[in-house]
Amino acid sequence: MSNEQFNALPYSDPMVSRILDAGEQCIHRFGIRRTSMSEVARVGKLSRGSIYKYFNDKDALVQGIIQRRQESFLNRTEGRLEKEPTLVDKLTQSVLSGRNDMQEGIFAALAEIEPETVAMMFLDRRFYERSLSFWPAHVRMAQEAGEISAELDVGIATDLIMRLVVSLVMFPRMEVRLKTRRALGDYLQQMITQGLGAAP
Amino acid sequence: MSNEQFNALPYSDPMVSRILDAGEQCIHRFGIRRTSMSEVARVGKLSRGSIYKYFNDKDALVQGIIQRRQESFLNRTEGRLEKEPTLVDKLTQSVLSGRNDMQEGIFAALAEIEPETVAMMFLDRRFYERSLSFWPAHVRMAQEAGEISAELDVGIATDLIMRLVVSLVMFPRMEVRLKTRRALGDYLQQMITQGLGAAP
DNA sequence: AAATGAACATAAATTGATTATTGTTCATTA
DNA sequence: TAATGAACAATAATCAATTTATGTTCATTT
Repeated sequence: MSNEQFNALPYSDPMVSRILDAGEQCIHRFGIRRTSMSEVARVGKLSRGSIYKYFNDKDALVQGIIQRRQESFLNRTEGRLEKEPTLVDKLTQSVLSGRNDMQEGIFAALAEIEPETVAMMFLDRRFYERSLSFWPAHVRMAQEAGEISAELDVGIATDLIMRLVVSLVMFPRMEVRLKTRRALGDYLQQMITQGLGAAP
Repeated sequence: MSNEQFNALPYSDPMVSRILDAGEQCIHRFGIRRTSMSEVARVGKLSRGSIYKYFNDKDALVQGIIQRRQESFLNRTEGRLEKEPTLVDKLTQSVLSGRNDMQEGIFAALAEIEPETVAMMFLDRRFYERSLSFWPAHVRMAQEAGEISAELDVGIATDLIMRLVVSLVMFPRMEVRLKTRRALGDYLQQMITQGLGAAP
């Protein structure tokens, strides 16, 4: 009842972590539909009542698990991006990381058990809204480094980047194979710096 | 049993058209799950046996209906593109047409009744494979007109175009609103001719 | 204070018997 | 000769009865 909606989940609270851990483990093994709150409580060795103290309903718990996975992904990716010198390198690395995360862990498991659920998730705006704040900082860095146009609106640039990254993660192959880091990097280099326009 | 797989459906055959018409009408009204082959036969005023002569199973019929819709879309769009002078104009028009088709007719109806089915369809490679042959010709025209780089591989250019068009149809709003023809056109102008690179 | 677990009404999933649909065949029809 | 419709076994959808899960409350425990 007395329950704030978490904008960012309080992972510091060990109770929250235990619930999310248990929930993720259950979903990983049985899928969302066949996971009950009682099962989550049993696995997490806590009471069903406690879960409802921290998450308003089952859907909030599921969203929380997905949100934590996404934030974990963004943090891990952010870490890896520090090594990457250019925006294009960052994008390349992000696409590879994204593909990797989709092929293992909870998303891969869900895709096997409940593909429609994963499909719906991919088309859910909230899924992308959580990632949108990730790129503007990198866009500005690239602008300051002279890598991309300094005139271009950051929002517009972020938009293209999100579209490309999402598309390249969702569809590793559209018309051409962009499987290797090299092929992906060359592709992104072209599209980010020149689009389909001529070289200078 | 003796049944060739249609690569392109023989729409000239009036029996095929009648089956597809009836099937589309049923799916439009009741969704895929609640449409039976008997109902299609009743609506099309033909026998159930005939349907199975032309379509191996229910899934083949459904695929046929979707395929015809897509081909109809591509043909209508192809017609409209003749008026458009540049590749960017063509893309803009295609995105608008795509959004329009998704908001009315069978796809909109299905999205209401069976959203997971539509979501699954959007993630199905076959759905895009049917559209991939559409763009190379336009890419070459743009190259000959000097609008985009003549050096660039047609497949690579087609890939970006497909990714952008698909993304812009699926997500009318990612980080920025690209609702009006003007906004969409400016966006595509930038991304196609320069990417995020500086103006020359 | 925070977590617990029992109790509760409501909503959803499960079960098993029943009915409808699918996919196939083939003799009949137009 | 192409379309038909009846017949068929095998699947899959449906329905009502039952079981399980959800979401809430609250007195008790730690």
